[in-house]
Amino acid sequence: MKQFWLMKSEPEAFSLEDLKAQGAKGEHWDGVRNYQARNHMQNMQQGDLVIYYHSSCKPAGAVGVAKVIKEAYPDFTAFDHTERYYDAKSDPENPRWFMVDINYTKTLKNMVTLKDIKANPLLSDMQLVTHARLSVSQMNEDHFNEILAMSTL
DNA sequence: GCCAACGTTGGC
DNA sequence: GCCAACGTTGGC
Repeated sequence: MKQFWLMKSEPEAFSLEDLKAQGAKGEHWDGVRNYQARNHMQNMQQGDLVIYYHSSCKPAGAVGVAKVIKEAYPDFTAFDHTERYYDAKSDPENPRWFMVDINYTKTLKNMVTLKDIKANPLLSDMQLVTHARLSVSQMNEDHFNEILAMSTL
């Protein structure tokens, strides 16, 4: 069964345009160091759709759609002490952190801001709203379709 | 840049 | 296993 997700990125670090520039090969989503977010990535399946969300910018909001093209595998940046997200507790024999690959699918016609999302009662139970700090969150198909509908208003 | 929310760590 | 201290996220 297809699942739907929302992934946050700071556009100054890696924007939807940056993902688009990667083309079909997409990008690996390294650096997630939160267990709940990791668990979501481990539950992702190839072909799942992702709302791409720009955070820590004005305004923050959903800007596009991406697709899961490779299921969870160890986040090798955790093993490299020169990396920002190095974690001495993640052992290559028993990795603690995982990542998936996603690629660009589309840009929303209009950004759907966090304000818009919070103002829509149909989206009030989205994990983005109930669990604001989580960088990888779940949503259902109705949430996904509602955001796409809002983006063309 | 501030600060509220909240996840993680470590001492006990 | 509790909880205080600390660090991080992310909206504004």
